[in-house]
Amino acid sequence: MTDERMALVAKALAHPVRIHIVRLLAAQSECRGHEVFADLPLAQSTISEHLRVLKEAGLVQSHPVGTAMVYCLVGGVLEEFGAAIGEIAATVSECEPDEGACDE
Amino acid sequence: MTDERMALVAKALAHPVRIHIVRLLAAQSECRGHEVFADLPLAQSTISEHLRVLKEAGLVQSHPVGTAMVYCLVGGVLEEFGAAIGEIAATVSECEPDEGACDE
DNA sequence: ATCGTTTATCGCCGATGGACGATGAAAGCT
DNA sequence: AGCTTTCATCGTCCATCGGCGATAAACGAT
Repeated sequence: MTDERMALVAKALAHPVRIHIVRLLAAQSECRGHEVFADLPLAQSTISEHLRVLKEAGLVQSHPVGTAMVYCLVGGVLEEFGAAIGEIAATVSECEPDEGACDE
Repeated sequence: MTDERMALVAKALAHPVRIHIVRLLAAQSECRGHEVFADLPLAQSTISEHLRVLKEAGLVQSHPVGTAMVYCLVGGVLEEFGAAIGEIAATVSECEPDEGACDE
């Protein structure tokens, strides 16, 4: 996963409300839009915007059902991102103590 | 891990240059500042700012060695974040096909 | 046809982000 | 003392974000 792609996904997740939405979508297969709207004390337009950001990052997809929309996570993207993070974390070589403890 | 904390870490990672820096720091235990500066075609002040963002998010720590600085990743933070992402991903229940394929 | 429901988009605003150059501070070297 | 190296901070500029209300678009129901 390229730096740019990782940064894009991270940017999409860089807001508590969007993390909340992602958790919500992960937790339930039923993902009607108005449930998302009802779950947060924000204007409908604001949440719609957050959903748009998540869709543009490829994390969320949606399709209309009648007058409503069904949102759900795109399979694999979150896994890939988490795995990419884990990969980096796995290569960490801690600061060598002989160079001084890495305190702030 | 709270939504807020996850969003903070994600925000710190929401820039290709910072992803690059994190990879760099993960790859080598030697993490003198000027190596970071030399590795990127950006002004020194710009990179210093990126490092500050990473430090404020708790991803990076640093300590002075003589006139230089040594930067390194804070152990565990990246793992925790990756694990939190993986946790969410693990709970994903795909859109039920009976409700229509989740195409864009 | 008209209305209500649901969602997306627009325009606006204040706040934040990201880049730069310039300046400042700390430490080592001569 | 004076110079160099290394890094942080400041001020400025422009772009983007995040919030809102208002409005539009799509659709089902009456």
